[in-house]
Parts: sequence; C-alpha cells; structure tokens
Amino acid sequence: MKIVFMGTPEFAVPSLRALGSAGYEVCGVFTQPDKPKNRGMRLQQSPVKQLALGLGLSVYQPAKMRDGEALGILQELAPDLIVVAAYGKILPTDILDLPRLGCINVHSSLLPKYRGAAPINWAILNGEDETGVTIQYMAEGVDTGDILAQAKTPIDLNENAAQLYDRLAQMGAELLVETVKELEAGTAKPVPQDHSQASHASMLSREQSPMDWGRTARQLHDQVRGLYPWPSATAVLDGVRCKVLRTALSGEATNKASGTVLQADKKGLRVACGDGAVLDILELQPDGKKAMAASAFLLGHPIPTGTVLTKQE
RNA sequence: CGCGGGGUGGAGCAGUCUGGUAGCUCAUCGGGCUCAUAACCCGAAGGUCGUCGGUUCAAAUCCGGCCCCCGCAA
Repeated sequence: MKIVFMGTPEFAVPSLRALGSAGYEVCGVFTQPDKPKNRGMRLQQSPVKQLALGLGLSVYQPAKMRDGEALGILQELAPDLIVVAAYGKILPTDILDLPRLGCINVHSSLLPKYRGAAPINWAILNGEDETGVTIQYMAEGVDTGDILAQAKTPIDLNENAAQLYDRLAQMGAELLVETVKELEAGTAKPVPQDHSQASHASMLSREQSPMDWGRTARQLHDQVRGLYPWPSATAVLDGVRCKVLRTALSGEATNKASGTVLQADKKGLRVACGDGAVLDILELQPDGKKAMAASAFLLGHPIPTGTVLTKQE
C-alpha cells in the first residue's frame, strides 16, 4: 500500500516514523516550506522534513494546495491513502477525493471537542482531566470528518502542554498504524461526529500570557501549564518580565488580596489568588535569562512579603 | 547582516557610565546556641570578572575581534 504523508511539526514525527516501521511504503512526504525562523532569521526545515530526508523519502513543499501543482504531484504519486498529521494546510476536495482509501488525519483531541489549531493546550487551559487522540476521515470542514478510532488518556494535574504533546504524538502514531491496518483489511467502521458537542480550539497568542491574579489558583495553574512552552504564562516580578514555567497548587488558603506575595524566600514564592487559594511559583525565566528556580531568582531580586502583583499591561 | 538583554566564587544579582584593595543574598565547610531544627549567632574556604588582543603606571570597568546563553519578532 502506497501512502503519502503530510505533516510539519514534532507532533507528526512519531506518526511518520511508525508508518515506516510498520512496513508501509511512504511514497512521498508533504511538509510546510522552509521558513526563516528564530534569531538571525535562518531558514529552518520542519521536523517532519528532517526525518523524511533521514529516511530517504521524497519531500514536497508546495506553497499552496489549491493551484493544481500539489494535485499534479499527488496524481503522479498515486497513493492509496493520504495521512495528515498537523500539516498546517487545508486540503481542497480534489485532493481529498484522490486516494482510493481516502484521507485520514491524526488529531490530538477527543473529537468533536477541540477542533482546530491548539487542542492540546486548550484541553489543559480549560482544566480538562481527560483528553486523547482521534483518527478521522478528512472532510471539507476542518476536523468534522467521521471518526475511525479514538484513544483516551487522563491529564495529570501537573502535566504541562509539552509533556502531553509528546504523549499524544506517541498515542496518535500507535492508533494511526492500527487504523491503517483496519482500512487495509476493510474492517474500519467510521462513525459520524456528534456535531452538537463540537468545540473549537483557536490558535494561541501571546496576549494570553499575562497572569491575572484575580483568577483562581487552579485557573492560573492551568494557564501556566497549558501555555508551556509557548507562549508561556508571564508575570512581572521586581520589575522584570518573567515567563512562569512551573507552578503548584499549595492547597493553602488566605484572606489576603489577590496578587499579594505571601512568601518570597529560599523556601518558595507563594502568591494569593482570586479565590483565596495560594499558588506556588516553582520555576520561571526572566527576560534574557535562562530558566531558574523561583528561589534562585529571589536571591538577586528580593521581593518583600506583602507586595501586590498586578497583571502585566 | 531583523530588534534587544546577558556571560563576575556552586546559584541568583550589584559593581562597568565617573579605571585604582571583588561586594550582596543563598548554598558549602567549621564552631556555637537549642530538647531540637531546614531557625538563629560566630568564623572559614571558594573568583584566570566568557575569550583573545589593544590603550594605561594601573582594566571587571575604556577600545577592537571572537565564542556562548537568552527574550522579541517571524
């Protein structure tokens, strides 16, 4: 069976690797064009491209999917199946209709919940205690296709988006291979989504970063781990803008105003939140510096107890 | 050449503008206090100030090259 794989970021890497390991013939890999990224604006290859080149696979990086060029390439490759995992482009129907077995997608949520760009982060941001991966047929509407398979997993209270991302990427890869086998055997049973239960996970933005101490400790904790590692939750401490990388729910209660620093010494940095619960800031990263323990930051930036933190403007 | 911050004992910072005995908080080690302590008191060890070169009587500090780390933007 010939498969064309489409994917771009790290999330897609385990899936591509798994297809190869399972013995499928990946006759072509589509990924986003190299783009100037990072300091110095150097051209950067996507993680999927790097793996594909390492495996000796043919790589295609069309700028558009709708100008016929991509369709032409695909007609020549003549895949039986197209597998998409976080490709970052929307496929037109003429491509969706091309492969004999259709186009399937690895999505990192329990569809129909969290359709869209950042399902992993939003599951954590919303305080979900469970999420998963879905293998779906691709339909015209983004993430609206019939479901071929799903796998659930609990979200640990202290798990951040990066950790969950890695786990779901792995789960997605395993579920993908199982599903492809079923498609091949003709035993797959697609189930339509319950569209009334759909929700949307929009793209993340840096505007979500500033921590509002009027929110509950749990909400802030979820913000910190849900936005990790990018764009990260941020707070201004001793006049320095810091990414807040890791927090813990102390379980303590206080009657101090939200944003009040209750403790700031070598034992910890604790802040009163809107619901009277206390958030423990464990690890942060000041602008221009490396990540460090909150206690280390305090050695060079003493913060008097009773200081009231305000939301960064 | 996209914009910017930074490299000072193990950690986080000050000192650099206005060259001249390397400072603070914490950690470490020793001693003391205490029923006891991660608390407190006393003392000690530990630094080629990223690197190479230049200016100077004298450079962490001024000038130039290089290396490394990080934030933003994309």
